[in-house]
Amino acid sequence: MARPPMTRETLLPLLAAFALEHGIAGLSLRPLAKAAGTSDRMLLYHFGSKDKLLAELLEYIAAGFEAALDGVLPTGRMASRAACLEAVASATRGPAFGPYLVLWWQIVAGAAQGDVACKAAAGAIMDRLFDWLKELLPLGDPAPHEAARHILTLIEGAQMLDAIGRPNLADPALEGWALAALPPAP
Amino acid sequence: MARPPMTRETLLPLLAAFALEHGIAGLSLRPLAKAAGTSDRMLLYHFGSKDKLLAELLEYIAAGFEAALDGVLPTGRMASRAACLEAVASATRGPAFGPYLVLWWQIVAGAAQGDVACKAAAGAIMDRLFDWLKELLPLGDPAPHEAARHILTLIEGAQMLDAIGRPNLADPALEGWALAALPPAP
DNA sequence: AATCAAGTGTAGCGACCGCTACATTTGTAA
DNA sequence: TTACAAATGTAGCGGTCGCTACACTTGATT
Repeated sequence: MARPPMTRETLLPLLAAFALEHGIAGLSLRPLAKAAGTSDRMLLYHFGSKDKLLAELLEYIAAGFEAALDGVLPTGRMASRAACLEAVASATRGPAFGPYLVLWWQIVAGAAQGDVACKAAAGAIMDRLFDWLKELLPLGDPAPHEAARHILTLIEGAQMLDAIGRPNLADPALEGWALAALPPAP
Repeated sequence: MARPPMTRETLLPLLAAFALEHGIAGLSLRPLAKAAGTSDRMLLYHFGSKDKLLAELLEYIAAGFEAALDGVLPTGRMASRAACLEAVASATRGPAFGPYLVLWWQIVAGAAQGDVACKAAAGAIMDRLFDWLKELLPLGDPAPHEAARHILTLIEGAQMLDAIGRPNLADPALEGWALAALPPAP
């Protein structure tokens, strides 16, 4: 079995898989390297330092997160704001998304602590989801920007309440009636 | 300077102060002990193990969090759902609450990873905030339970978007119009 | 006064951490 | 074939980690 070339690019998917399974909070080089079929020595050789590795890994994971959203979100316009909320909520709260969410809250925690790489990754993901929401809203929506913000806020609040084991505190808000009122025109 | 008696109870406030400043993610015993004017040796003596210490500390911090909410939230009934949302949002998003929030997202991350102590602490805090919301809603509210869930979800979503540096993605949802619609009677 | 348990300081164990020095292999260019 | 730079393995450095063995003090009880 000839070993394939080892570069940052071929390494990153393996590292991301490990991070997805074990989180990035207490990540250490030796187990990470073993999971990628190499050594801590080589990880540092290719990435320079643990910090730089973590920054690249986070960027890669953010892209993967966005791709996962891509795969799970519907396409085309929804019939109403409520349908849009329902579609995105059921997609991002489904079990297929679970592995990403443990990592997601670690990234949020890092961002809250001021870590710039975490802030960038989380911001990029939210920006992407926000754009998506706007494209899912009905074409005739009088205030898609505001509606998308509203839906995004609800979904993320619900995600957090899911994460701490209180989904029952969030569910009703995602049942559609919450979106009956139109926001004022911008 | 005679040293005061050292017990779990006298230690916990000092430990909580340190945790509030430095987070609980990478918390290690020696710096924590030094901040409390003692040694790692004594922390383990009083709490048994780092895990047990962390569990007790988390419980204490959750109580402190609830007390902080107590001090910052208004009392009495609000005039409307919108006023209730506005009051709680401005209270919990204000600068006085900042130090708690870094810790909060670390607790959420721990809960998402399955840590039972984090889940218990986060759940208790959210339950408390939920009860508070119900008591702030106007007496005549036709569905206080559902309205409180809705407000709670919005506020927590906004908190997260604040934490990752995207408050602009959340703000409009908290401006009042979102609550114009009444939920159906339960 | 003798005894004994609770409390505390000192010192260090073994494990793991990020990282590096050094030697060696490997692939390519002259 | 030689020369040289990139890639990789081995070994280990200095440091921190949670935790513990051991000795000692202290204060209350008998």
